[in-house]
Amino acid sequence: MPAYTIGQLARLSGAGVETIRYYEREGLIAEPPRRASGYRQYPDDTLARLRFIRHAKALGFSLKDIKELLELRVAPGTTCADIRKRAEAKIGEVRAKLDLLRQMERALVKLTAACRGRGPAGECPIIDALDK
Amino acid sequence: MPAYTIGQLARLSGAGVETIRYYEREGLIAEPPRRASGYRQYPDDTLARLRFIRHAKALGFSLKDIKELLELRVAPGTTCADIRKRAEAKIGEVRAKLDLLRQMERALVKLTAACRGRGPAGECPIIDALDK
DNA sequence: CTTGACCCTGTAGTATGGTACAGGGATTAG
DNA sequence: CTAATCCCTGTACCATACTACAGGGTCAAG
Repeated sequence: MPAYTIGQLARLSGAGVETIRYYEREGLIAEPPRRASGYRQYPDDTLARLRFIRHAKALGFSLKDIKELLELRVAPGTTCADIRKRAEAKIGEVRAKLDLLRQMERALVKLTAACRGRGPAGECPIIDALDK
Repeated sequence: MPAYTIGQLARLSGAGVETIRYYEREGLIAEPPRRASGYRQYPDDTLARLRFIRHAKALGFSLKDIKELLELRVAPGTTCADIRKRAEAKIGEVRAKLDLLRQMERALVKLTAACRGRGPAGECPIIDALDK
């Protein structure tokens, strides 16, 4: 099980060193053990967590949202019903985003199809498919 | 064809009055015609545009991204190839987001399933399914 | 014809999510 | 053993996307 310095973790995850320390301050990643010198020593699963944060951010989740997602786990101290309730709420959010993205995809595909047809087609802003 | 004041548009779209003026300054919505008094008079399609902006923001697009999306249209003055290229790039972005969201959905569903099973299951952070 | 809700411009302040030093100690390649 | 490169804390600054006035004009109900 490899352990990383903050710099190695930064290179592997694509985040900056300062960003990783920022996430620690914000409670998104646990405070890692330190060497005698004070250097942080990260267990390798921190890498997966950093990648998860990057992905979730790209999907429009705030760091606060992401913290909530990361805290969703089946732990002995929490009631199962509570976790299920929160997970189901998150699934609802995710599915709403999926719906919107699928509408956007359809609109964009329609746009390229109109373009490929090379007809005049006039204006075709993609909002047509997303005005709800 | 109804026309709205900025306040009506704000109530209907869920955006604030100041936000709408901000979007105008940033070029996300066109400068509307004015009454003699200087009041903005919005055509009703501005409502669809504001809703599109809200949706796109929820999906992790920046205002800059959204401006690019809104400028994608089949217009006589632009080359078809150029529009297709930009639309296809946006489709790529959208599909990448769709993939990530589907992975996240699967992980969350798995989490609730483990929960429903009511077994001990130990820790089950959703990052397990998203470490890529 | 006034009073309260609305709108105008302009500027300044806020929250989020970083990013960049400064000043100083630790590590490692040669 | 020393120079380059890393890491530490702490503070300050930055971009994005709003949000909140201030100071003043407009509109519409009673």
